Amino acid sequence: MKITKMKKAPAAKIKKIKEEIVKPNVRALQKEATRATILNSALQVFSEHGYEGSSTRDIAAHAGVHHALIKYYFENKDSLWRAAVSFLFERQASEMDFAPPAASTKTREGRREYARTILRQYVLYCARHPEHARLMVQESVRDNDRLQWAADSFIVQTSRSAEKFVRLMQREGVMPQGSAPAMVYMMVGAAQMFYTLAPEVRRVWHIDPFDKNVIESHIDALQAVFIR
Amino acid sequence: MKITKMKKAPAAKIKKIKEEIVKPNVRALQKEATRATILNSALQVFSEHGYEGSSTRDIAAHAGVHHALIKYYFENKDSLWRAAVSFLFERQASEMDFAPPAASTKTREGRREYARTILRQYVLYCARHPEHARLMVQESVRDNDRLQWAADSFIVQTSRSAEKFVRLMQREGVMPQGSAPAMVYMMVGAAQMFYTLAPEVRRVWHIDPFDKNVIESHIDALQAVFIR
DNA sequence: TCTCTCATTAACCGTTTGCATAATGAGTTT
DNA sequence: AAACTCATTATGCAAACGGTTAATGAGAGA
Repeated sequence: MKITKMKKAPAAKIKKIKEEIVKPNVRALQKEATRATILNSALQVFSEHGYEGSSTRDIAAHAGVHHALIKYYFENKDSLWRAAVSFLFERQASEMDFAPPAASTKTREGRREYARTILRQYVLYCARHPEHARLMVQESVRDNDRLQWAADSFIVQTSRSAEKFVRLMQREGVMPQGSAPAMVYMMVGAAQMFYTLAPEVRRVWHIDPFDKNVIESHIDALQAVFIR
Repeated sequence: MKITKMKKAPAAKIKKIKEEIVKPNVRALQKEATRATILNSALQVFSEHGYEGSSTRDIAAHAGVHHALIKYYFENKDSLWRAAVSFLFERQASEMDFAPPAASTKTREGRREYARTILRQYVLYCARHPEHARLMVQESVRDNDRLQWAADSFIVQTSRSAEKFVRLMQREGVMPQGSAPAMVYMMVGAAQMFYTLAPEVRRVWHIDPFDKNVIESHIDALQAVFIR
C-alpha cells in the first residue's frame, strides 16, 4: 500500500497542479478567502481593543465565521496576533521605499526633496493603514513576550532604517541636530498620532483627518517642521 | 424622632468636627488612603492594559484589597475609569502652567524662551506621568461613550489651550506655519511618544527614556525642531 | 455515482469576568 | 462596657472567555 502510493504520487500531483492552473480549486480559494477575512477582522479588532481586550469570539463574529475556525487556521489567539503583526510589517515593507535616489545626494535641494518624499510617503502610509500604529502602540506601552517578539522580528529593523535616514539627513544639514532616537520617535509620533487618534481628532476638532486636503496640510506642516 | 434628630444634629456635628481637628479619625484617614490606593492601581492597570483588557479583580489585587471594595468606593468599573481620568487631567492642570509671563511678548528672544519653557514643561510632565498618555491613547483609537465623555470633559479644553499656544507662536514667528490641529498633534506626539512607548524604546534602542540626560536631550531635540 | 476529504459548525469544559448580597469585625459612639 | 457604624471580606451568580472535541455536509477524487 505504501509502495503503490509512492508510485502514484508524482503523476497525481502533476495532474492536480494542471487542474488548479486551468480551473482553480473552488475549495482552496474559499479557504484562502476565509483565512484572509479572519486575519483582516483580527487586525481591526486587535487594533481597536488591544490584545487582552479582544476576544476570539468577537473577531470570529466580525469575520462572520464560527470562532472554532480561529483554532483551525491560526492555532490560538496568540498566533493569530503574531500573524496579524507579521502581515502589517510585511505590507509596510512592500509599500514603503527608503532607498535614496542616486540624484538625491548631489545638491542640497535634492537631499531636501528626498527627505520630503520619505516623510510624505510615511504619512500617506499612516493615513492608509491607521490600524498599524494603533495595534503597535497598544502593545508597546508595556513589556511582555509579544512586544519582545515584535521588537526582535520587525521593530528593530525598521528602527534601524529610520535611524539611518535621520543620521544621513542630519549629516547633510537637512534635519536639525539632536539625539537620533529622540528624533526618530518625534518624527514617527508627529506623523502617526493624527491618524492613530482619528476618533479623538474628529470629536475635538470637527475635522476628518483622512480627508485628502487635511492629509496634505498635515504633510506640509510635518515637512515645514522637520526639514531645513 | 425626626424632630429630636434635627435638634441634636448641630451640636453633635460641631463636636465631631472638633474631634476630627484635634485627633483625626483613624478610620476616615484609612478610608481615604484605601480609595487613593485603588485609584492609583486603576491608573497603572488601565494605562497598561486598556479599559477592556483590565479586570476589576486585577486592579483590586494590585491595590492589595478585596475586589468588592471597588463597588464600595467607585460603584462600578466605568465610574472607576472616569475617576482615574479625572484625576489625570486635574493633576495635569495643577502641574502645567500655560500662562505666558508678561515679559515674554516684548522681544523675540522672550517669546522663544516662553515657547521653550512650555515644551520643556510638557515633556517633563510626560516623563513624570507616562500613564496619562498611555491611558488616553488606548481610549482614543476608537469612538465610544468613554471617549466622548473624556473629550467633552477635558480633551476639548486642553486642546483649545494648545491651539491658542500654537497660533500665538506662529503669529510671532517662533513656530513654523501650518495647520494648527496638525501642529498640535505633531507637538504632542513628538513630546509624549518617547515615554508612552518606553518599553519599546528600552528594548529596541537599549536606552532608558526616563534617564535625566536622555530626557534633556529629547527636550533639546524637540525645541530644535519646533522653535525658530 | 459513490466514497472520501476537510472546511465549517455545534456542543462542551474549566476559568474569569463584572456585579450583587450577606457576613464580619475593628473602630466609634454613647 | 455595651451598642452601633461601616470599612472590609466571603460567597454567589450569570455571562463571557480561550480552547477542545465531535458532528456535519458540501465539494473533490475514484
